[in-house]
Amino acid sequence: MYENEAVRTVSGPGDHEGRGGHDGYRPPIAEMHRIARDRLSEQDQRYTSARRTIVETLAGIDSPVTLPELLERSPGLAQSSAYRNLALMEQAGVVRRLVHSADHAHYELAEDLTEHHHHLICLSCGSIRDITLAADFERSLDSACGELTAAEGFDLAHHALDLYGYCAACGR
Amino acid sequence: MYENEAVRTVSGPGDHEGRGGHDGYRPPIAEMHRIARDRLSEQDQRYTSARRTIVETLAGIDSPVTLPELLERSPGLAQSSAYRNLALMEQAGVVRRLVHSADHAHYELAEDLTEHHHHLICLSCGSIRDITLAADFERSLDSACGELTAAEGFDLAHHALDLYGYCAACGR
DNA sequence: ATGAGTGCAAAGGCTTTGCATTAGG
DNA sequence: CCTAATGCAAAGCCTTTGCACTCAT
Repeated sequence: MYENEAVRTVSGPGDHEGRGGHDGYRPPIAEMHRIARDRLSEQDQRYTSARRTIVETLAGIDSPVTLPELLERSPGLAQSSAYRNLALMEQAGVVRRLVHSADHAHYELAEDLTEHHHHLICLSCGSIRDITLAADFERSLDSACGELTAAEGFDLAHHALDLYGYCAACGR
Repeated sequence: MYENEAVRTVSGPGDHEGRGGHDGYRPPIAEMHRIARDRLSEQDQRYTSARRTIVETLAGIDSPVTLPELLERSPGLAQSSAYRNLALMEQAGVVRRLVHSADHAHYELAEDLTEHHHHLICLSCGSIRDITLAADFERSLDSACGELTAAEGFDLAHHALDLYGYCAACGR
């Protein structure tokens, strides 16, 4: 259907944008497309061009984006298709939707297409940036959460650590 | 700013409701009202009966509530007044609003009227419950966040740790 | 050909706002 | 009395949905 496997092996550990944020590795884009296609096909969904466009756009940015931002960067993508496909891909485990305020939600690729991370959320402009914890601290966080929830009869799926404050651009 | 140090001993470990959740202490309700009034008056806002009702209701529950739930438990409170006063009290630092899904937001008393805590969020029914981390772990979490954000030029205000999974009622 | 996917426009649903009325100082 | 607060209803805004068209299989 589309054979870009061979093509973009280029984008290694370095960032697409260089705007900082991720310290870790992202799989090459071709790998992301492959995973996305697989997850969708598990749910008997096709990997259409609109869906590929969305994955492409999300992969090209290292921060979660709002729908208007997504549309801006995805020429030819209709709003309703974006919403529909984002919902569908969220259910398929390709996309994650973040809701932190009453206005626009933010969308990013699912963690296992990128890497487990947390978020810096600016109280002034609402922008969100990814951040990664030291692996050992992440481990102890994880086990602390596990113990705590087990004791409460809560079946823990995952955690999210959000850091609120003022981004460099907003000063303080 | 306000000297509740001495008071705090009153409402022992026992809860107002007994519905579990909080392990820590909550100031007595009168103290909460006093703090709420002070914070509002700092912003030249009155502590009206609608506002007192809201604080009263939030103090009587140990989990964040949605607006419909708040209205149910607050006889005579109009929807628009609730929204208006919640927004106003949020700005005054009396109330915190939690947005975790596209439907209803959740509201709770600000942390310094209760206690620093985190949230168990059910992926099935959307309910939210409070949970408290061990003090020493909380401290190391705090310092880890501080170091990380400082390095990023981010001015950290506070953190939120959300644990997603399935609550006891929803089984799994 | 046949069903999924798309795009436009309209509808939904939570939240906010306008405006007349009421309460508080 | 005069300003702030309230309540009802209408408007806003993000998101979802209906429906006809297109595209891929």
